[in-house]
Amino acid sequence: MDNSKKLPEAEFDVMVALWNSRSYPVNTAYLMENVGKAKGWKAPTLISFLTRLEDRGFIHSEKKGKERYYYVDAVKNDYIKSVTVDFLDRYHDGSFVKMLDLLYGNGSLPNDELDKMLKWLQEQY
Amino acid sequence: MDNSKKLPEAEFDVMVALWNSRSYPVNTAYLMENVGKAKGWKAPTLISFLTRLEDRGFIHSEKKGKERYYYVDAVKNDYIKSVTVDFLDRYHDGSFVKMLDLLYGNGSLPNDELDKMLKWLQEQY
DNA sequence: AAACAAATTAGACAAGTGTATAATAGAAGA
DNA sequence: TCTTCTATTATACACTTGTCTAATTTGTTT
Repeated sequence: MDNSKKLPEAEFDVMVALWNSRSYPVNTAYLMENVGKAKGWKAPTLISFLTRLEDRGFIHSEKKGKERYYYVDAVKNDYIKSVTVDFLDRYHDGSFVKMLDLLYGNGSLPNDELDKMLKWLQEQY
Repeated sequence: MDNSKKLPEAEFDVMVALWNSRSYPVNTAYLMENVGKAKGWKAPTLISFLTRLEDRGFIHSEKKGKERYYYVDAVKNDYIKSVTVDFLDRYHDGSFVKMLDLLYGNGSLPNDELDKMLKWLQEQY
């Protein structure tokens, strides 16, 4: 499973819908409801993305009658983490603090986020 | 200037080289030295990216004799910031703490980063 | 002014991504 | 079982991105 490559946006959106499902497997109808509709996709468009996700090894599927059911193989947190590490490296020299400072450096971080962060930090020690 | 769209990786690499230059304008030779060479690009490859960056409004250029010189229009921090906000929204519900936790939630944050972050936070109050 | 060299421009092409139409296969009713 | 739906599959196509070869321009040497 080449879980290491970054997914195209549309495929990622499908993965999110899959990850968000509480029960497996899910069928195309479910995914049309939960992501395709909002995106304005026709069914074959969705299915294209699913096929590609299967080729990449992120999911697998199984046909039951005339419908196809999908199972998730990639772990959400693993994927997000890997994408995040890459992002941090590429855009912020791998430094969280640099990112923080660029984004909120001028005291513009909302107080509640600030508090949460402090709390989080204290828990780390 | 549609500074709002995310650049393709290669074009971003060229922008970085441009942003890192201390004096303007810079010519193609300079950029070959500072980014193209390491990437293994032929000169026309680099120039392609420059042309596209100009089309996007990130830079502009001017021909002097047989050479072309480039000027930066997009502001680095603005761009990085915008890309970062988008990233945070898309992958972490816009929450810094969520990102922090996913990345380093199990006490895996290096102590020096931890210190820096704490220091940063204290400065914010 | 011809020829040479250096740099740019024009144009092309493959791979990847977003998206759909037309064809086909399976289920269900008449 | 024949027709009719409905879902899937097979294809296709336009755009974007990465990359280059061939053609052209312009400055420099004879």
